[in-house]
Amino acid sequence: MERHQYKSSHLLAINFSPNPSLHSTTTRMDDEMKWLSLLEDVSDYLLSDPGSSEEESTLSITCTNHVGCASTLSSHPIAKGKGVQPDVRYPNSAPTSTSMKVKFKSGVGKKRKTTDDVVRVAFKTQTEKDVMDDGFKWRKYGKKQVKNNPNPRNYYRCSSVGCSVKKRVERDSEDSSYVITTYDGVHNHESPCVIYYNETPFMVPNGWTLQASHHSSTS
DNA sequence: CGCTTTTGACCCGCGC
DNA sequence: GCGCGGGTCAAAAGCG
Repeated sequence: MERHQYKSSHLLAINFSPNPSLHSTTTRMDDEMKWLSLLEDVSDYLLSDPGSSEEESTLSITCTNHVGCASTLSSHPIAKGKGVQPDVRYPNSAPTSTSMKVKFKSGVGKKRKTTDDVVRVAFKTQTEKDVMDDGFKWRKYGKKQVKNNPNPRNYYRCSSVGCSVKKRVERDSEDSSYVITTYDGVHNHESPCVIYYNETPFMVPNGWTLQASHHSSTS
């Protein structure tokens, strides 16, 4: 099956249940991108399931035993039992008690032509930070005031040579405490952070899973 | 000096 | 055809 080709729109609500002892101000937004990698896998299951034609699906992820935080994926009838594994986590970083919604979209509605393989992932996060550090290096290439939103939209391109992934970042017009981040495409390289931890495995607590953040596409 | 950010201009698809 | 609006370009400025 072709990966990253989402025929329908899925809305997934992810809820973190962080270990209270790890809930600290050292929280990094990086964690949410790690969840995104996980969601890419989950979305495959959604597609492969006959019932995935629904406009919305709900997925609940519970972070239970971080020292860790080897998260368990549960609740979603499609994902359950599929052996989906959590992605790599950062040492000393605990997820905030937060939730985010992730919407997988096909290219429908885009003005510019894109290939069918392009995946667009958008999620809304409650954060005071204007730009979330997701482990990748981005270069800003545009800023635009868009209609129906007093907050400007910022455009970023992945700085890695040969990687054409883009992202848009804007504050929610209805609630400016939320940041809407939209990713277009899939990185064709590792996150610099993942490489870093791969090179220093002694920093990764037992039980953590190192997983590449990109997937090869087969047709 | 090289990389990033800023920002106005330009491009392009879409609706009327 | 034209105007609107979102997305991109690229030169200049900023920064480490």
